[in-house]
This record gives sequence, C-alpha cells and structure tokens, in this order.
Amino acid sequence: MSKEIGITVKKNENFSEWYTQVVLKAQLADYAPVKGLIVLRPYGYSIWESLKSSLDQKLKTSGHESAFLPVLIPESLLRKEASHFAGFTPEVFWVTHSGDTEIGDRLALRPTSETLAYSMYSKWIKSWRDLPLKINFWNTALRAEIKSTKPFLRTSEFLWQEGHTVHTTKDEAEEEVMTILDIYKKTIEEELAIPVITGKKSEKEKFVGAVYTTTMEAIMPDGKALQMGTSHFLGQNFSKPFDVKFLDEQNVETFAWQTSWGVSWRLIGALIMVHGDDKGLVLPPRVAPIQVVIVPIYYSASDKEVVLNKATQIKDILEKKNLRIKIDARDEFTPGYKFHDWEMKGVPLRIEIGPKDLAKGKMVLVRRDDLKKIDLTFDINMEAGIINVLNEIQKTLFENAKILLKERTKKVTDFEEFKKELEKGMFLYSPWCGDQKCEETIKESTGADIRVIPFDGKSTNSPCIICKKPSQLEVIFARGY
RNA sequence: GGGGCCGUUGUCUAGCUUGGUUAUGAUUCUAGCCUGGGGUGCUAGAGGUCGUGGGUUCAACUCCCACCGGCCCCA
Repeated sequence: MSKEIGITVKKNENFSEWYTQVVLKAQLADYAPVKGLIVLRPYGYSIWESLKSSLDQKLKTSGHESAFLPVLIPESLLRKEASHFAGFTPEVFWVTHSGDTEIGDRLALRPTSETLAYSMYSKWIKSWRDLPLKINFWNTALRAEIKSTKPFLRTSEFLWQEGHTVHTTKDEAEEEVMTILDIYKKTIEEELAIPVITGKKSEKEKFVGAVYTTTMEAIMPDGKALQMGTSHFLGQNFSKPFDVKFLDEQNVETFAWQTSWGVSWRLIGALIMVHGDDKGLVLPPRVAPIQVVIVPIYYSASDKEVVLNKATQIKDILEKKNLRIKIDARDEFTPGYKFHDWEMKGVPLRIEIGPKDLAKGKMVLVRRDDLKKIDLTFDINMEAGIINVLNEIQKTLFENAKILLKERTKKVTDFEEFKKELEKGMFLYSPWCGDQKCEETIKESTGADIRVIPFDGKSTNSPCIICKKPSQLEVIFARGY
C-alpha cells in the first residue's frame, strides 16, 4: 500500500523518471501552467535561500554589492553588441504590446543583463575613482526552451545571480574572473558537497560576447556533465559599444575592462542528482533547510507529554548551536509514515525518541546518507555528538561524490575507444589540436562536446584524437545537460 | 531537429477496442473511534468542466481534427 506516495522507480533503473519524481514528491517544485516553467515550492525555495545566503556572504566579503535590474530590455539596447545578440536571439521572449498598443522598439525579457547593466554603468562611471565597480544581481533570466525541459536543469525562466564588474586594468579584471570562480568552487564543494573541475570553455562553447569563459563542470550519476557556473572575462567587448569608459590618473579617457558571472538553480538539480537515492532526496547538512528532524514516539497522553518535553529540550539546546531543527508532532501520522516522509525530503539526520529511550536515558539517531542507527545518551556532550554526525554526513557525501567523479573519468587517446567509453557515460580526457573542426566532428558523430579545458590539465604531445595533428592540450569531452 | 507514448477528483487508476441510465476502485481529505519503535485498522461523509477547443452523432470519457501540457528514446 501507499507505495505511490514514495518514489516508485529506482535511481539507477530510470534516472530521468526518478529525478522528476523526487522534484515533485519532495515538494521542491511543481509544473506551472506554461510549458518549461516551474513553481518553486517553499521547501525548494528554502534550499535556494541557504545557497543564496552562503554565496551572498562570500560575495559581500570580497567587496561586491547587491542591486536590482528590471526584466525588460529594449531591442535596440540588446542589439548593441552584435555577436552577443546573435547568440541569444533564438531564445529571447519578446514583449510586443502594451495592452492593445504595439510597442515600436519591442522589449526583450532579459536572457541576461550585460547590455542593460552596462548602459547604466556608462552613466555611473566617470573616473578611475569610481572603479572597481562590483555589483551582483539576484534575479531571474528568461530563455525560451522549446524542447526537453526539465525542472531546475532546463527551464524557460530560472533563478540565478549575475555579477557584473568593471575594472581599470585587464589584469585586475582577469583576477576578478578567477576570484569568483574560486568562490563558486568553494561554495559548491563545501556546501553542496559536489566536486567540480575548473577550467576554460573552448571558443565554440564560450559565452557569446566574452573574450573567454571559465567554467566549473560536474559529473552526474548518469554520466552526463553539468555546467555548474561560469565566470567570463569580457575584455573591452562590451565597454566599447556601451561606452563604459573612465578618465585614468593621467586624465586619459580609457575603455574599462569587464567581467560577468553567474550560477543558477541548476545547482539544486545537481544536488538532487548527485546525492539522491531510491528513497528520495539526500541533502548535505550545510544546505538542508531542516538539518535535524525529531520524531517523537508515544503510546499514551502521559507519554506524549514527557516525550514532547524532552524533544523540545533537545530542540532548544540544538537551536542554540544554530542548527535548523524541527519536531514532527503531527498526530495524524504514525512514526513509520514520518520516517519515510522525511527520508524522501532528504533531512540529513533524524532523532527518534520514545518512552523506551527515555527509560534508558538516550535517543536514536538515524543518518540519512547510510540509514545507520546510532544510540546517543543524554549528557552534556549531546550537541557535540550531533554536530559531529552532521559533519560526518557532509564529509561522506562529498567523498562519495568524489568517488563518482573518479570512476567516471578516463584518459582516452583513440577515437574508437573514445566512442565506446562515451556510451558508458564518462568524462574523457583526450588530446585536442585546438581546431574547431575537430571539436565539431566529435559533436556531430558522438554528441559530446568539450566541457572544459582544465586549468590543471597536463601538457601532452599525443596526436589529436581526430586529426592526429600534434596537440598541446588535453581537454574533457562529455555529453552534457 | 527526428520518432514514440500519455492526459479521468489533491494522488494513482478502471471504463475507451465495439458511443447509450447515476463514471470504477484505492489513496487523500473531514468527523469519530482504534492504534502507535518503519507507509495501522474500522465507521460515516466530502471531493469530477473525464486537459482545452472544435467536428461527427439522436447521443462523446469513448470516434476524428487542432491546440495545450507531461514523459521517454534518438541526433
């Protein structure tokens, strides 16, 4: 009975269906009436909030300010940087009317805000004293997705942050690109417990309008790569058309150097895929909206009172340690039901406490990652014990994700082997001559693209996997989301 | 971009092939009891524009067309 309440497919048997069920049944999100749009429900939103606050804090500490941009961008403005416009126009939503009146200069629902932000920046920046300007925007972007939409991974509107900075020198801007990438990597590895490989995108895959794009790639359990975030060096590609210039210390008018960067709620998608299991979501403690859930067990009204008192005591103690904790005192559900419910929602640690435990002066801890039960006695070190288990869960999830990455990474120099390994769902390190034609050949014949040219990639003199010409670069190929 | 499948109450579903009285069952929800350490049981009650629009017909959940939405596979 009631199997339909839970996840009805196994993660490794039907990954795609499993993913959809976790999103819907753990109440992270639901489908909106319009194709490709989702509604983020409170539980999903609170994951976003904890990710947001962690990232926001790091950005503030490193000298970034928050601000807000409107959602409509006039076409004339969007067109100012030609390659940028050409890259985005297939997926732009256009507002053509206000009421019944047709709008002459139609309005784009922002696919990204470079053009709008920089038209403002050109007004705000006069002197080298106004720089660096480092602003981050928490908003949404809209890019029409016609086919194969997927909650969090591919939606026509998504929550994200986009940072847009302006600098006096090329070096300073390039340093900013790397600073941000480091902040991202840190956040994703330490909070989400997902290892990423950092590096550059190829010319073909870079952000349209950028000089170069740096990226973080992660591997998903189905062997597909997921881009976890990007940080772009824009050079003066936008400052020239948008007139973002300043008077330097020698009173010379100079075009500024710029960066832009962003991560989106895709990260929630990654979180689900990497850590989830057959019972549903598994959340790393650092980002879990509820880190510890207490399920009280009682037989009689008098037991109920005693047990709930103890539960409240534990809750108070843990809250003083800044843990996010909830007592599930719902009377309409049995403990068994609650166990399944919170497991599906991925709460990292459950405390079971009933009359038998009270008699023995202990509680039962159940870890979500391995479902092992641990007895913990009530003593002054109780909170330390709980915090310790939470830390271990965080660590274990990261270790497991690192194992996944390692298992799915392979070095390949022969194209036949490449194709074979790709079918298994792998990150393939292969030598590449640097020619876009070879990159396209691989894309057409296998569906794989260059995910990242790793910073820590070893120099190689093996022949290019396609054309056999000498190569210096070893890059990572994979099929992506 | 190509191909296939699907849409019946909050959820899962029967009915559709062969059109015909009050649309099946479970779950959920509400009230009351019984229970309670891994998805409890009983009694009573509530919940439906059969995705939307059009067509065929005396009659459409059922047949036809279009649209909307979802899923899967391939590039």
